[in-house]
Amino acid sequence: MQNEFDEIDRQLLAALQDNARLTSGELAEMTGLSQSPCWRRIRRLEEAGLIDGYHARLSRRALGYGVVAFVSISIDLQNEARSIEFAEAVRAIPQVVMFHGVTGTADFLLMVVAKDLDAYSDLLQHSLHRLPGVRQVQTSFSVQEFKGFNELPIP
Amino acid sequence: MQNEFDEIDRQLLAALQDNARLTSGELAEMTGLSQSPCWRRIRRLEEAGLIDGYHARLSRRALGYGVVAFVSISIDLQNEARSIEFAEAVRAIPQVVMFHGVTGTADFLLMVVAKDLDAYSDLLQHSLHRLPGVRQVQTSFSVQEFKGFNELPIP
DNA sequence: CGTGAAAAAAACGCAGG
DNA sequence: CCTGCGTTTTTTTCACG
Repeated sequence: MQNEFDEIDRQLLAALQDNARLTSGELAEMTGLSQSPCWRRIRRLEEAGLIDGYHARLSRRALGYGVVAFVSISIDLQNEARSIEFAEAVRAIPQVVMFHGVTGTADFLLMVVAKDLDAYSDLLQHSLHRLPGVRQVQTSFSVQEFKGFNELPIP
Repeated sequence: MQNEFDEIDRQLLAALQDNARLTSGELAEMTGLSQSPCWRRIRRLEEAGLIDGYHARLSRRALGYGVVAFVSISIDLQNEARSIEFAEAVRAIPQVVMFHGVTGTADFLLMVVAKDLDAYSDLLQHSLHRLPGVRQVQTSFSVQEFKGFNELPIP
């Protein structure tokens, strides 16, 4: 199960990651192939699981989320069942847009969106601080977004 | 310039965020509208900037990135020009997939992907530690991804 | 790989409620 | 603002060499 794709596949992946509305024809022109094999390659990339799906990217600001916070959480990890309970509780919070278990001083790192600081404060008090087993919560607000998480580099 | 969208717009946004390949017809059926106004609404949402674009989501694992790291960086921020220089240098690193200036103990938070720990180690030594003005670099590896950053909640 | 062609959908316009 | 209808143009999808 090695990575087995060539330069053209790379071009296709990069182009589609940037704009999924490109047609097979446009992609064919970009890559120098003709339309049919180009379409077949895309099919292959989809079936191989390299392309996970096509999604509209929504604008955080246009949706009214003015606040992005990174939240480090430490818990009392007594047993695995409690950990799973914690993870499920966090995952169920819609404002938590990213959620990883991490090494280091904290146990989990969350990325959270909120309309404003008041909304974030509510979320903190009513959801995050009430999570089962939580010991410490530390918030870091984003003050400047230099790079969103929009794309992966093509190897 | 308030958020001015109704329940149907919310449905459309949620559906397209989940799957951008849905046709106007399918979306019309889902929302109970007919095809024409449905299509018009989508156009409006695009023009209003709520929909930022359509993008293929690539699979990190299928691309061969086994490592995700969160990197906190503190710098000696002597003047603004130096800060901008730093930011540009970081932004130019393809493996840095997310990059925010943050409040708290560190100045910046990065999310980085790498093939494996060796690749991450190289990146750290050859890129991150060599950044202009960097004072401290702290890495937290992701050991479990409970939620990627795949979608925003619809308000 | 390529050319070509049928079937589907997008991208609208328009009349009328 | 919606519906329903129709039209033109693109795009998808696939048979075949």
